[in-house]
Amino acid sequence: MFRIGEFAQIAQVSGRQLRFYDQLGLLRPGHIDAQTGYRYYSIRQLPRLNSILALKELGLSLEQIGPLLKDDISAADLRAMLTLKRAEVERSLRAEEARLRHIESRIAQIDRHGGTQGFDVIVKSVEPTPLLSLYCACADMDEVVRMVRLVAEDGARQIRPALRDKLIVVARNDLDGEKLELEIGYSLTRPSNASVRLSGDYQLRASELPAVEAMATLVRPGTNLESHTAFGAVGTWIESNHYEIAGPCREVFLEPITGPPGFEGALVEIQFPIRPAA
Amino acid sequence: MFRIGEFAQIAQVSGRQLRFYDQLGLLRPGHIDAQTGYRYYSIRQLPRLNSILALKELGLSLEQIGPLLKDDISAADLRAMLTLKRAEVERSLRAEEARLRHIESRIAQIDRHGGTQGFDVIVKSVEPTPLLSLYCACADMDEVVRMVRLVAEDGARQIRPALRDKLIVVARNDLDGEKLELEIGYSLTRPSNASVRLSGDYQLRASELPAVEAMATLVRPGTNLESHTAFGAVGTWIESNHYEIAGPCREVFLEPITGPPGFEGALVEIQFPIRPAA
DNA sequence: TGCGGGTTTGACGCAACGTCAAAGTCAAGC
DNA sequence: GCTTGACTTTGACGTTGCGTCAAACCCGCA
Repeated sequence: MFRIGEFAQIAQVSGRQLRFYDQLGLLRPGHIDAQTGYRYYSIRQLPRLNSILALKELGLSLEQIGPLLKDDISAADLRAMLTLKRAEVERSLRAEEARLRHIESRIAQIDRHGGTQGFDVIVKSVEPTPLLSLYCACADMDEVVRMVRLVAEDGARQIRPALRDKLIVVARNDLDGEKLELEIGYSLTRPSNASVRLSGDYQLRASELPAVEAMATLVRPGTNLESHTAFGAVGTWIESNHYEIAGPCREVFLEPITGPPGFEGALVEIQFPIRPAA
Repeated sequence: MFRIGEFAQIAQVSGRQLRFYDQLGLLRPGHIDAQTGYRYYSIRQLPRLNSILALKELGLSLEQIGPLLKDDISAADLRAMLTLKRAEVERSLRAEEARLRHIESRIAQIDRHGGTQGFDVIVKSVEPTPLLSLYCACADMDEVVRMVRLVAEDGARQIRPALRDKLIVVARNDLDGEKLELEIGYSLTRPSNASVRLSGDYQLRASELPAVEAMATLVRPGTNLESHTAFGAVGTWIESNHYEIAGPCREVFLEPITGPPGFEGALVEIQFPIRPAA
């Protein structure tokens, strides 16, 4: 029989660990001195301790290990546990790989761009959203700006504040098309069939933006100058993290557009639906 | 300004999380009502929150993220942090891969062998050990058993109990040689130059077993019958976990050999020095 | 009979929140 | 104006597997 320190040294664990396992009932000392409370371990208990350590190395929790130590029918149980664990480890393995890619792309971005631009891409999901919108094909950016402003202002006037939510622009074409095909409108706080007539014979119609499970999103200040850079940032992020674009891009105006044209204060969230690249 | 719940919903985090970040000083609400203590967040704070979340996804701790959020010179700092993190993630990635292999080999072992044999291989390190030993080449297992018993009994008689530690057998040849070249002796609790004369003109000489950083070890009951199985278990474990054997194998008798020949009560630890396979 | 090193119980700490509980607040409907 | 239900506040405890410390006790050796 060894005292706790000797046994700990033999098994290369800490005394605290042995006391903890005793407390959990995983490994009771072979004998405890009734007078002093000293724990005494027999070398015969080493295999059991080794079983615990081996299972722990496989990633099982102490709570899971307990039942497996019984001599009973634990073979099938153990197999089941391990199969579960395998799936879990595979998942976390992939997560770690993704993290590594994220880190590397971030480092590369710093090296390329000199410093961090404050472009923080994060992945989120979005719910289906009722929408009052206008479809239009614009020839150039000036026209886009005019149309957005028209929808923004007339919509703000004509849709009740309680119903109206945020201004959203959806890019309906691939980004490299000749014309810019856009859907411009307001998201609503609840479904509605109202339609809104704007000045200049345009009209907002009700529809619904579908839910998206994974969106790469980026919040940028709304000055048009940085628009390109921001889009580029999301693009390279998506690429270097092994995703691909899975649907039309959205721009969500997080604040109502209030200032004069060219106003710098706007805050826009760019959203790209993504999925893991094939 | 949004109340905590709305802001949480927008950013897809929990209210608890926002409160926690407030408490840490990572993200203070834009305004706190002095009367009620209600936190109010501006949409302008979303980019900062996104920065936090993005860095958190890279695996940084909240404590590490704090200083990086200052607008100062954090570009180089961030790069340094990320480089550190990358190394760490690479390490943990390899660890996870190893764990996955361990699990799979364990499952395979169960499937092959019907059930768990209680063979739990664990990796440990050993210190350099002073040794009083005898080198001998044996023709067959019978001779091995005789020699081991001779050393065990004469050693037990002639080496002071305070100095004598455990009986150890080191396999000096590759396991497939014709003769079995062994070193048989007692480990000592402290270095000594004593030499011990045994019956039959044999003699134990002082030497030292070198330290080994990584040993694959397995404790088995000392019956010779299971010896083969145990060795096989360690072998396949080493192989399927992408290690290779890096030195002579040792057998450590954890208990003094007391019983008659063939005594079943002994407890032996098999030790194989290992290194990651090239 | 010291004394130095081991041992006991008990408690707190960690990381990043989740999950209550009790009490106070807000906004909407009547 | 009042009620009600949804929301928010602070505070506390739980999670996992021990590390670390403190105060008191114990062992074996000289």
